[in-house]
Amino acid sequence: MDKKPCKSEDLEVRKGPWTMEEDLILMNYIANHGEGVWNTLARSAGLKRTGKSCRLRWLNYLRPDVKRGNITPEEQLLIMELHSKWGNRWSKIAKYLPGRTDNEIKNFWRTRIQKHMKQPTTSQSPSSVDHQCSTSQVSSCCVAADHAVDQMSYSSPSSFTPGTIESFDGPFAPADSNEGLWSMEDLWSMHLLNGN
DNA sequence: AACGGCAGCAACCGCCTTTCG
DNA sequence: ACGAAAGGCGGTTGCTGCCGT
Repeated sequence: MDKKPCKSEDLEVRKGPWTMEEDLILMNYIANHGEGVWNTLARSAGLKRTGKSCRLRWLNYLRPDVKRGNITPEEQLLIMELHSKWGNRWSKIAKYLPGRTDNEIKNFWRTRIQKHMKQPTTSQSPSSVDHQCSTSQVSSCCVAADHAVDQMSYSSPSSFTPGTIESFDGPFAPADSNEGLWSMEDLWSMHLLNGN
């Protein structure tokens, strides 16, 4: 790897929200060179970001296969089922939801499901809801989801078909649509125009 | 129309694990 | 076998937009 000493200006590290320009630089660099050592990548690309920050941005937002918004009821059910099995192993859970990131699932769990669990309709204490409540809430659906999960454990995650699970009319409304954002398609087309 | 509170999301932080010299 | 560096992961925080008053 590149072991050049850092110049003083390289020590300056940007934090906070990513700009469109930074996104384009990162996408362009990865498109040309692939994902390498993230710290080296960040330096080589000329980004004043840490390798971790670049990796996170790429995995959670810039990757072309990232699906955004609209977590479907099937996905919600699967998340609940997998969480009841594994707890907060978000990255593990994310492997069974193609296009979803651990961060997105984690946020979804905290904002939608955990919030719902805290409502007084459940007699269980908040401290114990994490695993037990989720299991009991979806227990009627768990068998179907269980089969889906078990099947996926032996085949590729992408082989999962939502139809495996019965229709779900639980209390969780679908997430908001992602309209109004400058989409990844826009970014990618800009990237293609710029870089290739 | 203005203000305050709330919800959702993006990003950072710190710890743990893995890899490499 | 050991130490350092990098990667991976889960937890937490801060910002932004939306909704109700």
